[in-house]
Amino acid sequence: MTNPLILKLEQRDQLSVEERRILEGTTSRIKEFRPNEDIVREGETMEFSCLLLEGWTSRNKTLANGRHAITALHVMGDFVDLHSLLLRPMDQTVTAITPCRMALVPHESLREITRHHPHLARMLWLSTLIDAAIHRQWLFAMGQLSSAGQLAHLICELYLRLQSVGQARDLSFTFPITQVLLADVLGISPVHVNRTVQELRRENLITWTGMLIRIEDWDRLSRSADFDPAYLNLSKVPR
Amino acid sequence: MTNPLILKLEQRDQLSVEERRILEGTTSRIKEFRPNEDIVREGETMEFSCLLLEGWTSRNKTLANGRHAITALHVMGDFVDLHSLLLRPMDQTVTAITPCRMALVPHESLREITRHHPHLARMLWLSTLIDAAIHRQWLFAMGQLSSAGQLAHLICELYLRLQSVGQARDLSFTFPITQVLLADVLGISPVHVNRTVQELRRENLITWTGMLIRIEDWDRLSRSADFDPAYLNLSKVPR
DNA sequence: CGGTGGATTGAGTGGCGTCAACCTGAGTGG
DNA sequence: CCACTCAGGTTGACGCCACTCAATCCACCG
Repeated sequence: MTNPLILKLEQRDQLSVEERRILEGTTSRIKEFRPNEDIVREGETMEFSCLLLEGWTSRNKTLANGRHAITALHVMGDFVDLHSLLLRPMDQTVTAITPCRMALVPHESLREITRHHPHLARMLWLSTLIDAAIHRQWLFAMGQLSSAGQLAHLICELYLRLQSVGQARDLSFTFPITQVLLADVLGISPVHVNRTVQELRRENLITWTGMLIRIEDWDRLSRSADFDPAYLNLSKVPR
Repeated sequence: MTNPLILKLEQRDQLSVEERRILEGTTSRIKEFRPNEDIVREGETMEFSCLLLEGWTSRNKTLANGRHAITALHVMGDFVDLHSLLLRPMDQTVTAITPCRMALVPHESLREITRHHPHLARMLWLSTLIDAAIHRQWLFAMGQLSSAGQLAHLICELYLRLQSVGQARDLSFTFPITQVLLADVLGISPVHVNRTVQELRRENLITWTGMLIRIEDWDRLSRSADFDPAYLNLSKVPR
């Protein structure tokens, strides 16, 4: 089974045999995490970065008053704290949502890549730039869309991200997130999440039973969220 | 007068003489923009990136229904679309708020830097990572803070960012943003922006007359916003 | 001196928050 | 095999924050 980071990057640009070999080589140290376990904590200074091989994680921040914010969701193939290579200390906590398998990649290996493999280094940079583009899109959605639009936007995005690493097809995917967590993602109350989900169901845009989400009408769903996948940079061009 | 990008990067790590020379060399082509003029538009593919030498810009996105979102504010020293080196096409539009002076840096020069100057390349990467950290912080603020907290957070952040490039001191700075634009930043209505500003004034946290904002009580202001400057990475460490 | 952009204020409304109860299915232990 | 627990989802009642619509005020400027 091929490394999901390679899968993810090769969606965006061709990797050479050597580049693939280097990436494989850096992902030898593996660690497992249980649901709800912190992978890295705000304030820590890291000596390695964590590549998510399997499972879902959230990037989150807890307030003094106990409220939580989730500022990112990560899936297979995401380098959940690649930025800790240059940013110190960690600005936010990363927590396992499901059981997770992570590769711990030493910063020294990454620094080696920036020294000797400029194209591969640009691809790693790219991966953090896509994260940033997703953040911007969430900011747009949070500020300007209705809660239903915001949820629709999230569902469209996650479907494409999962599809690009072979984790979704036929307009449906496994979504292991409770409505309480979703509230922290969308910045609304858990009760209102429930009503928002029902709104999308009532409009026959999605079905969501157990952990399975199925998009019933991609066109109307994406239109309702002003969703344009361009920001995900899912095309293979020289970078 | 020294290049504000050098100023900004040297807050975070030492640059060598050669690195400074290279940066100076890439910023020779200058272009001016008038207020409200688009600098780069969503959907365009760039051959150069724009370094903001003077003025303020917004990164923004307009919806089908005419609503606007502002996902970032940029000031002197910010590379407003450095990510266009690797992301194609531009995901959002960048617009001048005040008169702006920009250096247009060819992507080929930047790619050269990634090939032959790994440390400088990491510093450019760092600058996009700080942008991303700011996005995450805005997401947190937008989702979990009251509108007053959110505004307080923005004011704290901008003060430190401006101070780090010599554009603010003594807890006050020039803020050339109308309440209507601020509404697009905060994701609330212009009327509510006004009431939120008055709330901060009533609490004697800030004064804001004309384009001048003065922070009257940094401690209470930052506490009211759960503001922790760590995410701005304003300390000089090897990167 | 009227026009214009921006700030301010008031009135009425609705989306979303809180609180609280209730339902369901899965897991556990007697 | 059933009572119990618990997490997660669902629903209703009620209130407030923030929205919209509108009018007014002010400073600046051609």
